[in-house]
Amino acid sequence: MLLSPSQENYLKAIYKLQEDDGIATNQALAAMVEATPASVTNMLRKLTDTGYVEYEAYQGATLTSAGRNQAVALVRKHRLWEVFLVDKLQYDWDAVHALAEELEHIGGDELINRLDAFLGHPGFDPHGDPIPNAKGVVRARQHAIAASEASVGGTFVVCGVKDSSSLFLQHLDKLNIALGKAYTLKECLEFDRSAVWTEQGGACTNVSNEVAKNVLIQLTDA
Amino acid sequence: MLLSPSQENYLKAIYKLQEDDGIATNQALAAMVEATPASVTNMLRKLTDTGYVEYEAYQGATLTSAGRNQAVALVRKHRLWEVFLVDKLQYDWDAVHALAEELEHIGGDELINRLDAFLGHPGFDPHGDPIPNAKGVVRARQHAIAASEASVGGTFVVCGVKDSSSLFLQHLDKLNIALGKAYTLKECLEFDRSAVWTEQGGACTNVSNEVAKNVLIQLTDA
DNA sequence: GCTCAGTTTTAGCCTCAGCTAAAAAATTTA
DNA sequence: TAAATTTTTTAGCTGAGGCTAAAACTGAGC
Repeated sequence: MLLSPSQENYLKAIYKLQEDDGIATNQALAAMVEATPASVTNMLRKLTDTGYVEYEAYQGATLTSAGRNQAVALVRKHRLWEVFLVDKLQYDWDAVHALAEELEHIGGDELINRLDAFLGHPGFDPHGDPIPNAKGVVRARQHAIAASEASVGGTFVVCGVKDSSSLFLQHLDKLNIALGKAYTLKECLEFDRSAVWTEQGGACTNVSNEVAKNVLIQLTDA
Repeated sequence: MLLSPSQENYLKAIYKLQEDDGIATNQALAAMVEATPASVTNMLRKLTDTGYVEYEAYQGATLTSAGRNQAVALVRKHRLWEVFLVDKLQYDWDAVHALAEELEHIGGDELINRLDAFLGHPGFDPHGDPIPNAKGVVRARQHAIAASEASVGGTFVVCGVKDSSSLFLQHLDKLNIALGKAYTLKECLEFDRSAVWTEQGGACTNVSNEVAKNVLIQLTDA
Protein backbone atom coordinates (compact mmCIF):
# COMPACT_ATOMS: atom_id res chain seq x y z
CA MET A 1 0.00 0.00 0.00
CA LEU A 2 1.39 3.37 -1.03
CA LEU A 3 0.91 6.33 1.29
CA SER A 4 0.63 10.03 0.50
CA PRO A 5 2.83 12.50 2.41
CA SER A 6 -0.24 13.56 4.33
CA GLN A 7 -1.07 10.00 5.33
CA GLU A 8 2.53 9.45 6.40
CA ASN A 9 2.29 12.49 8.65
CA TYR A 10 -0.75 11.06 10.37
CA LEU A 11 1.03 7.75 11.01
CA LYS A 12 3.99 9.58 12.48
CA ALA A 13 1.71 11.67 14.68
CA ILE A 14 -0.17 8.64 15.99
CA TYR A 15 3.15 6.94 16.68
CA LYS A 16 4.49 9.88 18.67
CA LEU A 17 1.31 10.29 20.68
CA GLN A 18 1.20 6.59 21.48
CA GLU A 19 4.81 6.70 22.65
CA ASP A 20 4.37 9.83 24.74
CA ASP A 21 0.82 9.67 26.07
CA GLY A 22 -0.14 6.07 25.41
CA ILE A 23 -3.19 7.24 23.49
CA ALA A 24 -3.71 9.22 20.29
CA THR A 25 -6.83 11.33 20.71
CA ASN A 26 -8.49 13.03 17.84
CA GLN A 27 -7.72 16.47 19.19
CA ALA A 28 -4.07 15.82 19.88
CA LEU A 29 -3.72 14.42 16.37
CA ALA A 30 -5.41 17.48 14.92
CA ALA A 31 -2.94 19.75 16.67
CA MET A 32 -0.01 17.65 15.54
CA VAL A 33 -0.87 17.44 11.86
CA GLU A 34 -2.26 20.99 11.85
CA ALA A 35 -5.77 20.13 10.75
CA THR A 36 -9.23 20.21 12.34
CA PRO A 37 -10.58 17.28 14.37
CA ALA A 38 -13.15 16.74 11.63
CA SER A 39 -10.41 16.24 9.05
CA VAL A 40 -8.68 13.82 11.38
CA THR A 41 -11.78 11.66 11.65
CA ASN A 42 -11.91 11.50 7.87
CA MET A 43 -8.30 10.50 7.51
CA LEU A 44 -8.44 7.90 10.28
CA ARG A 45 -11.18 6.17 8.35
CA LYS A 46 -9.02 5.99 5.27
CA LEU A 47 -6.00 4.75 7.18
CA THR A 48 -8.16 2.10 8.80
CA ASP A 49 -9.17 0.88 5.35
CA THR A 50 -5.53 0.60 4.31
CA GLY A 51 -4.79 -1.50 7.38
CA TYR A 52 -2.28 0.79 9.05
CA VAL A 53 -4.54 2.02 11.79
CA GLU A 54 -7.12 0.55 14.12
CA TYR A 55 -9.83 2.97 14.95
CA GLU A 56 -13.27 2.87 16.52
CA ALA A 57 -15.37 5.99 16.73
CA TYR A 58 -14.70 7.99 19.92
CA GLN A 59 -11.98 5.54 21.02
CA GLY A 60 -8.85 7.12 19.56
CA ALA A 61 -6.44 5.60 17.05
CA THR A 62 -3.89 2.82 17.36
CA LEU A 63 -1.27 1.73 14.84
CA THR A 64 -1.34 -1.80 13.51
CA SER A 65 2.07 -3.45 13.33
CA ALA A 66 2.23 -2.50 9.65
CA GLY A 67 1.44 1.07 10.65
CA ARG A 68 4.09 1.05 13.30
CA ASN A 69 6.67 -0.17 10.77
CA GLN A 70 5.80 2.70 8.48
CA ALA A 71 6.02 5.21 11.30
CA VAL A 72 9.38 3.95 12.49
CA ALA A 73 10.70 4.03 8.91
CA LEU A 74 9.60 7.67 8.71
CA VAL A 75 11.31 8.53 11.98
CA ARG A 76 14.45 6.88 10.62
CA LYS A 77 14.27 8.91 7.41
CA HIS A 78 13.61 12.13 9.27
CA ARG A 79 16.52 11.71 11.65
CA LEU A 80 18.99 10.58 9.00
CA TRP A 81 18.18 13.62 6.87
CA GLU A 82 18.70 15.80 9.94
CA VAL A 83 22.14 14.29 10.40
CA PHE A 84 22.88 14.98 6.74
CA LEU A 85 21.77 18.60 6.99
CA VAL A 86 23.82 19.30 10.11
CA ASP A 87 26.92 17.19 9.45
CA LYS A 88 27.26 17.67 5.72
CA LEU A 89 25.48 20.91 4.88
CA GLN A 90 26.49 22.69 8.09
CA TYR A 91 22.98 23.69 9.11
CA ASP A 92 22.38 24.69 12.74
CA TRP A 93 20.54 22.08 14.81
CA ASP A 94 17.57 24.39 15.27
CA ALA A 95 17.02 24.85 11.52
CA VAL A 96 16.72 21.31 10.19
CA HIS A 97 13.36 20.07 11.37
CA ALA A 98 11.20 21.63 8.65
CA LEU A 99 13.49 20.48 5.83
CA ALA A 100 13.71 16.94 7.18
CA GLU A 101 9.93 16.97 7.36
CA GLU A 102 9.90 17.43 3.60
CA LEU A 103 12.78 15.12 2.77
CA GLU A 104 11.40 12.20 4.75
CA HIS A 105 8.67 11.67 2.17
CA ILE A 106 11.10 11.19 -0.71
CA GLY A 107 12.17 7.85 -2.17
CA GLY A 108 12.15 4.44 -0.55
CA ASP A 109 14.40 2.08 1.38
CA GLU A 110 17.16 2.12 -1.21
CA LEU A 111 17.70 5.87 -0.88
CA ILE A 112 17.60 5.95 2.88
CA ASN A 113 19.90 2.97 3.29
CA ARG A 114 22.44 4.56 0.98
CA LEU A 115 22.15 7.81 2.93
CA ASP A 116 22.62 5.86 6.16
CA ALA A 117 25.81 4.26 4.82
CA PHE A 118 27.09 7.60 3.50
CA LEU A 119 26.63 9.15 6.93
CA GLY A 120 28.42 6.23 8.58
CA HIS A 121 25.37 4.62 10.20
CA PRO A 122 24.88 7.29 12.86
CA GLY A 123 23.13 6.21 16.06
CA PHE A 124 21.66 9.57 17.01
CA ASP A 125 20.34 12.66 15.28
CA PRO A 126 21.55 16.21 16.01
CA HIS A 127 19.07 16.49 18.90
CA GLY A 128 20.30 13.28 20.49
CA ASP A 129 17.31 11.21 19.42
CA PRO A 130 18.13 7.60 18.48
CA ILE A 131 17.91 6.61 14.80
CA PRO A 132 16.04 3.34 14.15
CA ASN A 133 18.10 0.89 12.09
CA ALA A 134 17.09 -0.54 8.69
CA LYS A 135 15.12 -3.29 10.42
CA GLY A 136 13.09 -0.77 12.40
CA VAL A 137 14.76 -1.46 15.72
CA VAL A 138 15.02 1.62 17.93
CA ARG A 139 17.78 1.46 20.50
CA ALA A 140 16.49 3.46 23.44
CA ARG A 141 18.83 5.98 25.02
CA GLN A 142 20.37 4.41 28.11
CA HIS A 143 19.53 5.86 31.49
CA ALA A 144 18.49 9.22 30.13
CA ILE A 145 16.63 11.43 32.59
CA ALA A 146 15.52 15.04 32.54
CA ALA A 147 18.14 17.40 33.92
CA SER A 148 15.54 18.63 36.41
CA GLU A 149 15.78 15.19 38.11
CA ALA A 150 19.49 15.45 38.90
CA SER A 151 20.57 15.93 42.48
CA VAL A 152 22.95 18.59 43.76
CA GLY A 153 26.58 17.55 43.49
CA GLY A 154 25.84 15.08 40.72
CA THR A 155 27.77 15.06 37.45
CA PHE A 156 26.20 14.41 34.06
CA VAL A 157 26.53 14.68 30.31
CA VAL A 158 23.88 16.33 28.15
CA CYS A 159 22.59 13.72 25.71
CA GLY A 160 19.34 15.03 24.28
CA VAL A 161 16.41 17.40 24.38
CA LYS A 162 12.71 16.85 24.92
CA ASP A 163 11.68 19.99 23.04
CA SER A 164 13.20 20.30 19.55
CA SER A 165 11.60 23.63 18.74
CA SER A 166 13.78 26.22 17.15
CA LEU A 167 13.04 28.60 20.02
CA PHE A 168 14.26 26.19 22.69
CA LEU A 169 17.33 25.08 20.77
CA GLN A 170 18.39 28.67 20.14
CA HIS A 171 17.98 29.33 23.84
CA LEU A 172 20.33 26.43 24.59
CA ASP A 173 22.81 27.91 22.10
CA LYS A 174 22.65 31.18 24.00
CA LEU A 175 23.32 29.33 27.29
CA ASN A 176 26.16 27.56 25.49
CA ILE A 177 24.65 24.19 26.30
CA ALA A 178 25.26 21.49 23.69
CA LEU A 179 25.05 17.72 23.36
CA GLY A 180 28.01 15.89 24.85
CA LYS A 181 28.97 18.61 27.31
CA ALA A 182 29.66 17.55 30.94
CA TYR A 183 28.47 19.48 33.96
CA THR A 184 28.22 19.31 37.73
CA LEU A 185 24.98 20.44 39.36
CA LYS A 186 26.36 23.02 41.77
CA GLU A 187 23.14 24.11 43.40
CA CYS A 188 19.42 24.27 43.03
CA LEU A 189 17.65 27.43 44.19
CA GLU A 190 14.58 26.92 46.31
CA PHE A 191 12.78 30.04 45.12
CA ASP A 192 12.27 29.25 41.40
CA ARG A 193 13.86 25.79 41.12
CA SER A 194 16.52 27.22 38.82
CA ALA A 195 19.93 25.51 38.92
CA VAL A 196 23.58 26.36 38.57
CA TRP A 197 25.62 24.05 36.38
CA THR A 198 29.40 24.20 36.24
CA GLU A 199 31.61 22.94 33.45
CA GLN A 200 34.95 21.24 33.96
CA GLY A 201 36.68 24.53 33.13
CA GLY A 202 34.71 26.21 35.89
CA ALA A 203 32.30 28.21 33.73
CA CYS A 204 28.90 28.55 35.39
CA THR A 205 25.51 28.49 33.69
CA ASN A 206 22.21 29.47 35.24
CA VAL A 207 19.51 27.08 34.11
CA SER A 208 15.81 27.62 34.72
CA ASN A 209 13.64 24.70 35.75
CA GLU A 210 11.72 25.08 32.51
CA VAL A 211 14.94 24.51 30.58
CA ALA A 212 16.16 21.70 32.83
CA LYS A 213 12.92 19.81 32.34
CA ASN A 214 13.57 19.73 28.59
CA VAL A 215 17.22 18.74 28.65
CA LEU A 216 18.05 15.02 28.80
CA ILE A 217 21.16 13.91 30.63
CA GLN A 218 23.08 10.79 31.58
CA LEU A 219 24.49 10.67 35.08
CA THR A 220 28.24 10.03 35.28
CA ASP A 221 30.36 9.05 38.23
CA ALA A 222 33.40 11.26 37.86
CA MET B 1 4.34 33.50 -5.52
CA LEU B 2 4.64 29.95 -4.24
CA LEU B 3 4.35 27.07 -6.68
CA SER B 4 3.09 23.53 -6.16
CA PRO B 5 5.27 20.63 -7.34
CA SER B 6 2.86 20.14 -10.19
CA GLN B 7 3.12 23.75 -11.28
CA GLU B 8 6.90 23.55 -11.08
CA ASN B 9 6.81 20.56 -13.40
CA TYR B 10 4.85 22.52 -15.95
CA LEU B 11 7.34 25.38 -15.86
CA LYS B 12 10.21 22.95 -16.36
CA ALA B 13 8.40 21.28 -19.24
CA ILE B 14 7.69 24.59 -21.00
CA TYR B 15 11.30 25.57 -20.50
CA LYS B 16 12.62 22.36 -22.05
CA LEU B 17 10.24 22.52 -25.00
CA GLN B 18 11.14 26.15 -25.66
CA GLU B 19 14.84 25.28 -25.60
CA ASP B 20 14.48 22.24 -27.83
CA ASP B 21 11.66 23.07 -30.25
CA GLY B 22 11.29 26.81 -29.78
CA ILE B 23 7.61 26.32 -29.00
CA ALA B 24 5.67 24.59 -26.22
CA THR B 25 2.50 23.15 -27.71
CA ASN B 26 -0.32 21.90 -25.60
CA GLN B 27 0.12 18.35 -26.78
CA ALA B 28 3.88 18.22 -26.21
CA LEU B 29 3.36 19.61 -22.72
CA ALA B 30 0.70 17.01 -22.02
CA ALA B 31 3.13 14.25 -22.98
CA MET B 32 5.89 15.74 -20.86
CA VAL B 33 3.92 16.21 -17.65
CA GLU B 34 1.93 13.02 -18.23
CA ALA B 35 -1.50 14.60 -18.29
CA THR B 36 -4.20 15.17 -20.91
CA PRO B 37 -4.23 18.26 -23.15
CA ALA B 38 -7.39 19.41 -21.38
CA SER B 39 -5.57 19.41 -18.03
CA VAL B 40 -2.72 21.36 -19.59
CA THR B 41 -5.08 24.09 -20.79
CA ASN B 42 -6.38 24.40 -17.23
CA MET B 43 -2.96 24.67 -15.67
CA LEU B 44 -1.67 27.15 -18.25
CA ARG B 45 -4.49 29.47 -17.28
CA LYS B 46 -3.46 29.29 -13.63
CA LEU B 47 0.20 29.85 -14.41
CA THR B 48 -0.74 32.82 -16.56
CA ASP B 49 -2.57 34.33 -13.59
CA THR B 50 0.50 33.92 -11.38
CA GLY B 51 2.63 35.72 -13.96
CA TYR B 52 5.02 32.91 -14.82
CA VAL B 53 3.59 32.06 -18.22
CA GLU B 54 2.26 33.96 -21.20
CA TYR B 55 -0.46 32.11 -22.95
CA GLU B 56 -3.11 32.84 -25.57
CA ALA B 57 -5.62 30.21 -26.55
CA TYR B 58 -4.38 28.02 -29.40
CA GLN B 59 -1.00 29.82 -29.50
CA GLY B 60 1.11 27.68 -27.14
CA ALA B 61 2.81 28.78 -23.93
CA THR B 62 5.86 30.98 -23.29
CA LEU B 63 7.66 31.60 -20.00
CA THR B 64 7.88 35.14 -18.64
CA SER B 65 11.30 36.06 -17.30
CA ALA B 66 10.05 35.21 -13.80
CA GLY B 67 8.95 31.83 -15.15
CA ARG B 68 12.27 31.25 -16.81
CA ASN B 69 14.05 32.02 -13.52
CA GLN B 70 11.94 29.45 -11.73
CA ALA B 71 12.56 26.86 -14.42
CA VAL B 72 16.32 27.38 -14.41
CA ALA B 73 16.35 27.16 -10.61
CA LEU B 74 14.57 23.81 -10.90
CA VAL B 75 17.05 22.53 -13.46
CA ARG B 76 19.82 23.59 -11.10
CA LYS B 77 18.22 21.74 -8.19
CA HIS B 78 17.58 18.64 -10.28
CA ARG B 79 21.14 18.41 -11.56
CA LEU B 80 22.77 19.13 -8.20
CA TRP B 81 20.74 16.37 -6.56
CA GLU B 82 21.79 14.02 -9.38
CA VAL B 83 25.42 14.81 -8.63
CA PHE B 84 24.79 14.12 -4.95
CA LEU B 85 23.13 10.79 -5.67
CA VAL B 86 25.91 9.59 -7.98
CA ASP B 87 28.97 11.09 -6.28
CA LYS B 88 27.96 10.66 -2.65
CA LEU B 89 25.41 7.87 -2.54
CA GLN B 90 27.04 5.80 -5.29
CA TYR B 91 23.95 5.49 -7.45
CA ASP B 92 24.40 4.51 -11.12
CA TRP B 93 23.86 7.36 -13.58
CA ASP B 94 20.83 5.65 -15.08
CA ALA B 95 19.00 5.44 -11.74
CA VAL B 96 18.98 9.00 -10.46
CA HIS B 97 16.48 10.84 -12.62
CA ALA B 98 13.28 9.85 -10.81
CA LEU B 99 14.71 10.60 -7.37
CA ALA B 100 16.04 13.98 -8.45
CA GLU B 101 12.61 14.68 -9.86
CA GLU B 102 11.25 14.35 -6.32
CA LEU B 103 14.10 16.08 -4.51
CA GLU B 104 14.04 19.16 -6.74
CA HIS B 105 10.77 20.31 -5.17
CA ILE B 106 12.17 20.40 -1.64
CA GLY B 107 13.34 23.50 0.18
CA GLY B 108 14.53 26.79 -1.23
CA ASP B 109 17.70 28.61 -2.24
CA GLU B 110 19.39 28.11 1.12
CA LEU B 111 19.28 24.32 0.85
CA ILE B 112 20.41 24.14 -2.73
CA ASN B 113 23.26 26.60 -2.28
CA ARG B 114 24.53 24.62 0.69
CA LEU B 115 24.26 21.42 -1.35
CA ASP B 116 26.14 23.13 -4.19
CA ALA B 117 28.95 24.13 -1.82
CA PHE B 118 29.06 20.65 -0.26
CA LEU B 119 29.45 19.10 -3.71
CA GLY B 120 32.23 21.56 -4.59
CA HIS B 121 30.23 23.65 -7.06
CA PRO B 122 30.13 21.06 -9.83
CA GLY B 123 29.77 22.37 -13.39
CA PHE B 124 28.06 19.33 -14.87
CA ASP B 125 25.66 16.63 -13.78
CA PRO B 126 26.33 12.88 -14.18
CA HIS B 127 24.96 12.98 -17.74
CA GLY B 128 27.24 15.85 -18.74
CA ASP B 129 24.51 18.49 -18.63
CA PRO B 130 25.65 21.88 -17.35
CA ILE B 131 24.45 23.04 -13.92
CA PRO B 132 23.14 26.63 -13.80
CA ASN B 133 24.85 28.69 -11.09
CA ALA B 134 23.09 30.40 -8.17
CA LYS B 135 22.37 33.44 -10.35
CA GLY B 136 20.65 31.30 -12.97
CA VAL B 137 23.41 31.53 -15.54
CA VAL B 138 23.77 28.39 -17.65
CA ARG B 139 27.21 27.93 -19.16
CA ALA B 140 26.60 26.13 -22.45
CA ARG B 141 28.79 23.14 -23.24
CA GLN B 142 31.56 24.25 -25.57
CA HIS B 143 31.65 22.87 -29.10
CA ALA B 144 29.57 19.82 -28.29
CA ILE B 145 28.25 17.93 -31.32
CA ALA B 146 26.52 14.61 -31.78
CA ALA B 147 28.96 11.74 -32.25
CA SER B 148 27.15 10.97 -35.52
CA GLU B 149 28.60 14.21 -36.93
CA ALA B 150 32.25 13.23 -36.43
CA SER B 151 34.36 12.45 -39.49
CA VAL B 152 36.47 9.33 -39.99
CA GLY B 153 39.93 9.64 -38.46
CA GLY B 154 38.79 12.33 -36.03
CA THR B 155 39.47 12.07 -32.29
CA PHE B 156 37.04 13.13 -29.61
CA VAL B 157 36.00 12.92 -25.98
CA VAL B 158 32.52 11.88 -24.87
CA CYS B 159 31.03 14.78 -22.92
CA GLY B 160 27.28 14.19 -22.72
CA VAL B 161 24.15 12.40 -23.86
CA LYS B 162 21.03 13.66 -25.57
CA ASP B 163 18.88 10.83 -24.27
CA SER B 164 19.03 10.35 -20.47
CA SER B 165 16.64 7.44 -20.35
CA SER B 166 17.62 4.51 -18.20
CA LEU B 167 17.42 2.23 -21.23
CA PHE B 168 19.91 4.25 -23.27
CA LEU B 169 22.31 4.81 -20.38
CA GLN B 170 22.38 1.13 -19.56
CA HIS B 171 23.11 0.42 -23.21
CA LEU B 172 26.10 2.78 -23.04
CA ASP B 173 27.26 0.94 -19.91
CA LYS B 174 27.12 -2.29 -21.87
CA LEU B 175 29.19 -0.74 -24.66
CA ASN B 176 31.55 0.51 -21.96
CA ILE B 177 31.09 4.09 -23.14
CA ALA B 178 31.29 6.70 -20.39
CA LEU B 179 31.72 10.45 -20.00
CA GLY B 180 35.30 11.62 -20.36
CA LYS B 181 36.50 8.70 -22.45
CA ALA B 182 38.55 9.48 -25.60
CA TYR B 183 38.10 7.72 -28.94
CA THR B 184 39.16 7.80 -32.56
CA LEU B 185 36.50 7.28 -35.21
CA LYS B 186 38.10 4.40 -37.10
CA GLU B 187 35.47 3.90 -39.75
CA CYS B 188 31.85 4.47 -40.66
CA LEU B 189 30.00 1.68 -42.46
CA GLU B 190 27.99 2.69 -45.51
CA PHE B 191 25.31 0.03 -45.05
CA ASP B 192 23.75 0.98 -41.68
CA ARG B 193 25.81 4.11 -40.78
CA SER B 194 27.22 2.27 -37.79
CA ALA B 195 30.71 3.27 -36.68
CA VAL B 196 33.80 1.74 -35.14
CA TRP B 197 35.38 3.70 -32.31
CA THR B 198 38.81 2.82 -30.92
CA GLU B 199 40.15 3.74 -27.53
CA GLN B 200 43.75 4.75 -26.81
CA GLY B 201 44.43 1.25 -25.53
CA GLY B 202 43.22 -0.17 -28.84
CA ALA B 203 39.86 -1.57 -27.70
CA CYS B 204 37.23 -1.31 -30.42
CA THR B 205 33.54 -0.55 -29.96
CA ASN B 206 30.82 -0.90 -32.55
CA VAL B 207 28.42 2.00 -32.32
CA SER B 208 25.09 2.14 -34.15
CA ASN B 209 24.00 5.40 -35.75
CA GLU B 210 21.07 5.51 -33.32
CA VAL B 211 23.51 5.50 -30.42
CA ALA B 212 25.95 7.96 -32.06
CA LYS B 213 23.14 10.46 -32.61
CA ASN B 214 22.50 10.53 -28.86
CA VAL B 215 26.08 10.79 -27.66
CA LEU B 216 27.59 14.27 -27.37
CA ILE B 217 31.32 14.71 -28.03
CA GLN B 218 34.00 17.36 -28.17
CA LEU B 219 36.51 17.07 -31.01
CA THR B 220 40.13 16.97 -29.91
CA ASP B 221 43.31 17.41 -31.95
CA ALA B 222 45.50 14.67 -30.62
C1' DG C 1 -28.85 9.40 37.31
C1' DC C 2 -28.75 14.21 35.25
C1' DT C 3 -26.67 17.98 33.52
C1' DC C 4 -23.19 20.25 31.19
C1' DA C 5 -18.75 21.03 29.21
C1' DG C 6 -15.69 19.16 26.17
C1' DT C 7 -14.75 16.00 22.36
C1' DT C 8 -15.90 13.66 18.25
C1' DT C 9 -18.61 12.84 14.31
C1' DT C 10 -21.73 14.06 10.58
C1' DA C 11 -23.20 16.79 6.74
C1' DG C 12 -22.24 19.68 3.35
C1' DC C 13 -18.95 22.59 1.02
C1' DC C 14 -14.24 24.09 -1.05
C1' DT C 15 -9.83 23.87 -3.89
C1' DC C 16 -6.44 21.44 -6.51
C1' DA C 17 -5.24 18.80 -10.25
C1' DG C 18 -6.55 15.54 -12.73
C1' DC C 19 -10.15 13.06 -16.11
C1' DT C 20 -13.68 12.21 -20.45
C1' DA C 21 -16.63 13.59 -24.11
C1' DA C 22 -18.07 16.93 -27.09
C1' DA C 23 -17.55 21.46 -29.36
C1' DA C 24 -14.63 24.73 -31.65
C1' DA C 25 -10.56 26.30 -33.88
C1' DA C 26 -6.54 25.46 -36.76
C1' DT C 27 -4.22 23.02 -40.14
C1' DT C 28 -3.63 19.85 -43.77
C1' DT C 29 -5.26 17.54 -47.91
C1' DA C 30 -7.77 17.10 -52.08
C1' DT D 1 -11.65 26.70 -51.49
C1' DA D 2 -13.86 23.01 -49.20
C1' DA D 3 -13.46 18.88 -46.68
C1' DA D 4 -11.09 16.11 -43.55
C1' DT D 5 -8.00 15.72 -39.86
C1' DT D 6 -5.69 17.22 -35.92
C1' DT D 7 -5.29 20.14 -31.98
C1' DT D 8 -7.20 22.81 -28.41
C1' DT D 9 -10.80 24.27 -25.55
C1' DT D 10 -15.12 23.85 -22.96
C1' DA D 11 -18.20 21.64 -19.80
C1' DG D 12 -18.95 18.81 -16.33
C1' DC D 13 -17.17 15.01 -13.27
C1' DT D 14 -13.85 12.67 -9.81
C1' DG D 15 -11.00 11.98 -5.65
C1' DA D 16 -7.84 13.74 -2.13
C1' DG D 17 -7.62 16.40 1.72
C1' DG D 18 -8.93 20.13 3.72
C1' DC D 19 -12.81 23.39 6.01
C1' DT D 20 -17.23 25.08 9.06
C1' DA D 21 -21.39 24.44 11.60
C1' DA D 22 -24.37 21.54 13.78
C1' DA D 23 -25.48 17.16 15.89
C1' DA D 24 -24.13 13.28 18.82
C1' DC D 25 -21.50 11.22 22.12
C1' DT D 26 -18.56 10.92 26.59
C1' DG D 27 -17.38 11.67 31.13
C1' DA D 28 -17.10 14.64 35.38
C1' DG D 29 -19.53 16.78 39.08
C1' DC D 30 -23.44 17.10 41.60
